[in-house]
Amino acid sequence: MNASPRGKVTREALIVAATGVFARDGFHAASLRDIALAAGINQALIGYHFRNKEGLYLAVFENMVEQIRQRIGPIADVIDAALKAADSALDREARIELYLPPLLRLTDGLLALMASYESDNWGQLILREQQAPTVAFGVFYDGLMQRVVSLLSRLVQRLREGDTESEARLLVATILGQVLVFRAARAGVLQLLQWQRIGADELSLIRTRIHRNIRAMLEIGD
Amino acid sequence: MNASPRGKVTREALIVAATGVFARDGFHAASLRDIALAAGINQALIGYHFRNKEGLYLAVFENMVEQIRQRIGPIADVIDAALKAADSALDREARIELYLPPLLRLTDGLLALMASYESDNWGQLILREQQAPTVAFGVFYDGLMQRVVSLLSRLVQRLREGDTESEARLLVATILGQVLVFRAARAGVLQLLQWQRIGADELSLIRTRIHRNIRAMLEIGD
DNA sequence: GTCTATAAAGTGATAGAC
DNA sequence: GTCTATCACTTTATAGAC
Repeated sequence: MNASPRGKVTREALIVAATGVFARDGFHAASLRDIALAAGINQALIGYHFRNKEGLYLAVFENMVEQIRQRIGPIADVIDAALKAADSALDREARIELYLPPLLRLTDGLLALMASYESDNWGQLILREQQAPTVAFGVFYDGLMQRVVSLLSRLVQRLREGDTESEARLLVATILGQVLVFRAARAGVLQLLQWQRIGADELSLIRTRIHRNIRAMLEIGD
Repeated sequence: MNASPRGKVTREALIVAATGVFARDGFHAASLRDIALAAGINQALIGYHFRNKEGLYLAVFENMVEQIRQRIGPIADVIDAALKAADSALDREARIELYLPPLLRLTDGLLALMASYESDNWGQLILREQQAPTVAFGVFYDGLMQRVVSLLSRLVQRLREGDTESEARLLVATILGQVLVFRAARAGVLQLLQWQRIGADELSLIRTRIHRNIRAMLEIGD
């Protein structure tokens, strides 16, 4: 790490630029020349600060995970609290009232994250890693996704008492799929729905649809 | 059809090898040397048969679309027939009996396609194009996906009379998401469910879950 | 910490012999 | 149709001056 502010500025500029270029081109096609140029930083400094291309790539993921954590952290903390205040004596209606809203809030957060134009880069980076995991996938999954799916699974289990943990987790996978599709198959979805982009209006339609789907999948009436 | 079978063999060997290498490395990172080596074909012949790297890439997509069409074609034809035998006078129960089985058959087919280890390469190629569409995306969407989503949308509309076409299409998107997640987020799903692979047993569990979800989303009881 | 300059290896494409 | 050989260019990484 570099304590001096000069090096820190350089590091951060490189990470920001690299996030965009790696997302756009993928690890291999991305060029360190491009990244250095986009950052306005001399190319040789990449070697100095990150050792090599892979070191820079990992730094991009660590930075991304940290930023996403800051976004969904508050929601996750609320859910943790709700889960800790657990009470198996609750009747079905009370459980729904307690656990469903935070579950929907979490999926809303993920959806907003996936659909937002702002986080385009992150989505691209993560999806590439899902397809062909490198060491960077561990940075993402262990540092972030593990907690999200754990929270979702526990919420689903509370909402569906009969389910085993693996049943609940399978249901979580399909719930996540409904959110994921708007990022992973974005080009196809836009074509299918005849949308130009996923803006606020479109996001609202999607959110409503997903809420209904989740309620239906959890066998909860309106 | 080719008078000289020699060139045809070369073409096909190159397409098979290129499918694997493009899927593994992506368009940019894939090397024509690698492809030629994997095919056991001289590198210069790529230029002769496909003009350049992009020509080979497009040939890979055309070949892929053709093969997938052959797989889902029969199911699609059955659905077309069912839709043509349309009758608005049918009551709800009869519509469910007529339209739900083919819908589930189609999603089952897509799921099997997405989960199969065999079609690993296709999934990778398509997902990459979804994220950063090139002209190859059109080959895939227009040649294949358009028909699938059209069939699904029409089935959903018949099963949910009140829906507008865009409502039905949005529902189709979320249905496809539940299938897609097992390919697009495969690494994460395996981790989440503590599976080593998606084999026949796992596929069966997924299929059951998705059937239940779809029935719930369509507001159809068991 | 930052720069210039360059080494070493890889890339896609193609000319020309057979 | 297929091959060898090679060109023109780009890539990452790094040595060495400041």
